Amino acid sequence: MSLPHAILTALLEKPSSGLELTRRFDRSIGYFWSATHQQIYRELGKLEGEGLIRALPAEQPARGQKKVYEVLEAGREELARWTAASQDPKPQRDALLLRLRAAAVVGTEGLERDLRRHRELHARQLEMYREIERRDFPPGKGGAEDRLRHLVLRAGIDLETFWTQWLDHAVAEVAGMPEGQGRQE
Amino acid sequence: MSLPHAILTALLEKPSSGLELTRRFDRSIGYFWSATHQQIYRELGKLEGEGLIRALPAEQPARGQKKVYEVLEAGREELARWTAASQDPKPQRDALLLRLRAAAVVGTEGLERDLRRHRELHARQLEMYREIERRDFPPGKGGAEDRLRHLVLRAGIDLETFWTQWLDHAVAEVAGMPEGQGRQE
DNA sequence: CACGCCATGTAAAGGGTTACATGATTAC
DNA sequence: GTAATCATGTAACCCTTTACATGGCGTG
Repeated sequence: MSLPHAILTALLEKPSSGLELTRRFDRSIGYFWSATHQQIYRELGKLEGEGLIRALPAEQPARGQKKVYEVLEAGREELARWTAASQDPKPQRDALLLRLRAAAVVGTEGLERDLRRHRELHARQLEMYREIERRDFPPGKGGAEDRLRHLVLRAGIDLETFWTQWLDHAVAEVAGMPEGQGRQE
Repeated sequence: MSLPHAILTALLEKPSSGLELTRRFDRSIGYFWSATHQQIYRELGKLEGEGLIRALPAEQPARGQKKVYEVLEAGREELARWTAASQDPKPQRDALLLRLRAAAVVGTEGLERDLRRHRELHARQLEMYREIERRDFPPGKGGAEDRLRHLVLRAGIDLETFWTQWLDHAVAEVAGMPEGQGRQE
């Protein structure tokens, strides 16, 4: 139930076309709310139909022509309402933790390689976040908007830091285990 | 694509009926892979059709009668295959981070209350994990299975610790902000 | 003019969520 | 015996994912 609000936020930050939104979802906003271009186009159509956004007037609104959207006042109000509303946290789903739990039953064979790979992926993401922090949030601070965005980025940095460290422990644990944890036939 | 493997893991740990599985998904395994009873019943039917599990013979397998499932050898092999297979991490989705990003555009009014609420929910979950740790993983350690399960629990503890701390920062940040961050009409 | 890319879309399949339905067992 | 609870299941809807389709634009 949050994709439309992610799009409204992105469009308020800067009016964009569907493909431009898709690219931005591959970067900043997508780091905590990913979406494919099919989702985005469908949702743009819905939002326009509901009168929350509108397409800026273009010369020839034909297929294959760029369409740039902006947020209408009703859209801004809906986003403010949603932001302030009470929401329960979604139950977590983490396949890697599930795999470790499964490995406790069927054995850890073949698992270490993928744990190391995940560790590197998280380390790379962490480095990317740190670069963004250096670039966009230098010590001399900005306004309230920047402080909030920096807070969100800090969450990303701390989470990736946690995962790289935890995966280090996991690799060490799994590497030190005897083969044949799984039941032998 | 992981619900069947979550169920296989749970059934290997202990053969169970659909409702017993549902209860256990509300506790241990559900902490990182939640599922409702509808999902579980549907998936049990599929797994039985694929020959990965079987219902233990009962007196009268009628509607409303308890049906206990156990994992067959093919099921154990499938779980071992899945556990060892390389898998990409799923892109994250976090509505709370998205809301903070939205608040940077439309203002933080009404947000602090829910931030505090989330902080308490995470603090409570953290306390529950710590209790489980005291109960199930006392300092004198167990075997390899227990070390893996403890590792998974540590991930939960560290993640909840992170969230409570981060939400403390977030509340402090938001509480110190002037009203009317959103555009004034 | 052919090829690759930009940009917008359609279709189908699958998984998750919510609401509802139904038989069996237990407690009063 | 009837109400609550246990236990299993159906159905509809929504969201996400994946694959494919279509038209326009720029370049050699």
